[in-house]
Amino acid sequence: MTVDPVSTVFAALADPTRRAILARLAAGEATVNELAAPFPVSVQAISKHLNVLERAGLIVRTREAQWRRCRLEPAPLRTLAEWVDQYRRLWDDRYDTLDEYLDSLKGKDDEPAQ
Amino acid sequence: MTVDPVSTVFAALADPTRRAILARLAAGEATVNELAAPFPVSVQAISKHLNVLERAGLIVRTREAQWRRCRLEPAPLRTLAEWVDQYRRLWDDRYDTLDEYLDSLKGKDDEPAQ
DNA sequence: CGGTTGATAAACCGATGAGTTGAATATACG
DNA sequence: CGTATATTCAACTCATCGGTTTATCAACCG
Repeated sequence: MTVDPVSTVFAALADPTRRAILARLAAGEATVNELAAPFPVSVQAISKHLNVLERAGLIVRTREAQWRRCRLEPAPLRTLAEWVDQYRRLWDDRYDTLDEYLDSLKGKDDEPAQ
Repeated sequence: MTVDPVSTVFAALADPTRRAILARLAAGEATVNELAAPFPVSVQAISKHLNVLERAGLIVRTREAQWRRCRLEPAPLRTLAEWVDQYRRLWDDRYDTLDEYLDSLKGKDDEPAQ
């Protein structure tokens, strides 16, 4: 029942196997078998990971004969970068004026949950 | 058994209540009761969330009489920003040369998991 | 001292997550 | 057609998660 997109993306990235899959896809498209090869788990497990990544919008899959080619979709990562940037002032002295702080928060707030 | 720090931080951020807590702490320190007030769940549940955030290194807690003051610790968020930045070239035309691409990947790779 | 307040611990519950094995589906190939 | 290959579906297991309730610990206050 966790439907909010930000949570879905964070959850998808909370698994090292899935992050490694993304790292692989950053170098170019690949099929399920190709993606599964480096890992010590079954192809089915990788298929499930791909479902998670797809539901998070982080990849798209296209049919091609009996293969499913996977491509990385960077949009959610950009959204994430913006989310993290809300907090940039807290460690980065580039944000040292109130104006910049307020700009950085514009419309990027989290609701009080649920 | 998920011990790698990146996974721990992503998992901690995958919950909207915890992100809202961080958003609140970005505005300044707070006690557990103060943090719990806006939420429709028990103080104990919030206490658990704070444990998760603390284990992820996203907050630190200090004793102060019978209160536990919580403070946001932005270091893991900076790490996260760097992680996401690996992929910036994929959506951001600022990265349009091979040199910049290679720079952006320097030493930030994910291992093939486990 | 006893009571109140702030916070955590412990035990439990239902749901979800990551993995397995085994079967099914779909497409190409001889 | 029949078989091999690529992928997914289904059912199951085990662990973890987010929440609850009840109980405990710690510090202040009258």
